[in-house]
Amino acid sequence: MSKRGYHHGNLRQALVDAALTLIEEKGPTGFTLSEAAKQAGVTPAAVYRHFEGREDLIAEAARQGYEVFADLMDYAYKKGQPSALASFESTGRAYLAFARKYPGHYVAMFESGISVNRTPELAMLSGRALGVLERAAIELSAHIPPDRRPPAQMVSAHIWAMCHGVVELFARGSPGTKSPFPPEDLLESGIGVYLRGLGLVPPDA
Amino acid sequence: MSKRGYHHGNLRQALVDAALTLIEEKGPTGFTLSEAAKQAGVTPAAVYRHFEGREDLIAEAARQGYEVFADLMDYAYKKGQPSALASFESTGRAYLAFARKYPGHYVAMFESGISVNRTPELAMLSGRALGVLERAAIELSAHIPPDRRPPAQMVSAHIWAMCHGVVELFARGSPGTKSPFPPEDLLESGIGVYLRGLGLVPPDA
DNA sequence: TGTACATCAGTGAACGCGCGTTCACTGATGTAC
DNA sequence: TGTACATCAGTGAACGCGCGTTCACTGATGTAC
Repeated sequence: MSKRGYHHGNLRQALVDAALTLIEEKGPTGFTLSEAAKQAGVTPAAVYRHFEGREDLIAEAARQGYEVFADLMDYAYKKGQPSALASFESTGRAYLAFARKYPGHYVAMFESGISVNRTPELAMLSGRALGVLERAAIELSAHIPPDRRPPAQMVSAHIWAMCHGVVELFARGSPGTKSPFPPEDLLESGIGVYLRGLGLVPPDA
Repeated sequence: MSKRGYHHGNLRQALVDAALTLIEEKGPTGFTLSEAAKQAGVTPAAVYRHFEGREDLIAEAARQGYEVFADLMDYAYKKGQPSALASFESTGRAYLAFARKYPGHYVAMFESGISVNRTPELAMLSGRALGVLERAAIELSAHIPPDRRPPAQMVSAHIWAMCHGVVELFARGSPGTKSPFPPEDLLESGIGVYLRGLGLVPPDA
């Protein structure tokens, strides 16, 4: 798979990788097809051998992200089983870990304006990933005293929001919004307090 | 303050308003100076009578946002006094209310890449707004049993993250991330569970 | 193994476009007398 | 009140730039015989 010569060898993936780096650096709208091509050592026109255009390239980057994301969430969930609580905490951690490890993918997925309904595959993958979180929330709900049990969808929305908020505000080089705490600790403790509020963790644990 | 004639009358503010609308619609990087000028009924060159350039215009939009934001947070805090709990909940609600009512400002402030350290005034206003949240968290901490008391800064970070997450994921027309719950309810209940976890709200309230 | 040929992945030039910014200018407004 | 003039907020043309996209092309690769 040499990179020299007239034919690239694996240009398609090289373009996706370049796009991911650029999206991570400059944001989704700052990303340009021409620059991605340049970074892959190729003329902008060459991109059209592999993608329909700019949007299509971003969508592929997002798709790969959803794929990894769904797998990670699945794995985290299973690792926590059979304990509903462990599964739930584990998926929350996996969310942050994904955002930290694949920031380009994360941005392509959640900030690029690419609709999840662009293709059936995208919709499926996204549904799978978030479905894991929701399933974990449902199982968790079964352990909550009914009188203080919010809808499971709400619980998963709360956790999703907290994860996303921590990522956006504290896990990225956001200007001027540094926190004295590592994002992992922030999320861990935030979810911990939340779960205690649901009556799922002993008050002094 | 007629809009007709050679002289605009209040072009500076008209440009800021146009910028806010465009930023809200197209995101911070999709926003163009030329379009803002056009929307204000004026040549792009006219912008330079009032601003140093594109960045400067965005920064002014953000500045006005921080001003309103800081005032709203202040007001919400005071409204809750002397109860620490009421103040805390009130500022959380004010955060979301601001994001909902001034989406253009919100984006200019938190997603435009404008650094809060761009000018001393920006830094001051931003510090003031977030300082309110932190002060509320500190007062709240005093009512938490010491053995389960996280640092006050952490509490305010948690709430900020949850607010921001709810705004980004559920309060905007994000594609495909609709929730069956109104964002206000989501935030209210999320903060409620969280506060219960801190031991600040009776378990069955 | 060697040659002819089809396929395919790239080139490079060109397009029209909208961008941010500059410049010399001019028309409208406000002020002094 | 009327006139002369300074100030100032706008114009409009021009700039260089990088963008996404198209097109006819060509060089490299793989296959058939």
